[in-house]
Amino acid sequence: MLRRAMVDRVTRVESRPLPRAFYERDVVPVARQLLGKLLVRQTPEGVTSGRIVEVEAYLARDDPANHAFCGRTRRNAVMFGPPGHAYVYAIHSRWCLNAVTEPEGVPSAVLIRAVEPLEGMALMRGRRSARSRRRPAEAPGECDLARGPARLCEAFAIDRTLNGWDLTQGKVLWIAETTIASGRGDAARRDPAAPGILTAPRVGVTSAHDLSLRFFLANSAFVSRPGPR
DNA sequence: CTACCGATTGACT
DNA sequence: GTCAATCGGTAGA
Repeated sequence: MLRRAMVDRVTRVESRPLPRAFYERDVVPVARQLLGKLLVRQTPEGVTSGRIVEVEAYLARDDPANHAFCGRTRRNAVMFGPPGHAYVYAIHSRWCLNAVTEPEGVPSAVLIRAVEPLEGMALMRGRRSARSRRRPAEAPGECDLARGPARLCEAFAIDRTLNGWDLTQGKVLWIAETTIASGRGDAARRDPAAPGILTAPRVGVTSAHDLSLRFFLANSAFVSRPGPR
């Protein structure tokens, strides 16, 4: 039994998807509790996964930065659907991944801004190098593989074909319970509920600067912007 | 169909 | 820190 646990720990311990009830709550606690969870992408090429280290919440009400602020459109329709689905949108020719939250009809979501790569780093590196429009001077370093919402989608092969995907199915693309996995040391074992979550204004939004809705793990080298701005 | 905008990134001062 | 490439979504003719 103990031996089994140790074997599991070496690979990927926990890949069971979070249930829909996890997402069907206020977007801010969902965002904070997504820190430390495992984002998993399964393709024919293999598995890539990483620990979520940075997120942003987009509120259903009184949040001009929310894509759904002016009502439902074809683009943001997924946000009005059931929780636990992926909302993937394009910005500046790149893709960004959100998890839809709160009950159906309440258009809120959590933007996944950065993950700490754990599995499939070679795959991520290949995708990032191949798809970079401006060819990087050198291959992206490990810290840059999935730091930033669009880089993350590039590394995980996430594009509009996954818009609306049910993240609770445990296949193709899902978010799993906290992982113990791999040799990243204490950073990989941080309890997301414990102190260590920092709060800051969201990145890149041109309105609602008074709202501090970006959450990230302190001392993580994989966060897109470690400081308040 | 065209025009405009942007929850970004990579390059540069 | 600043700047703009670049293209999907959206609104409007």
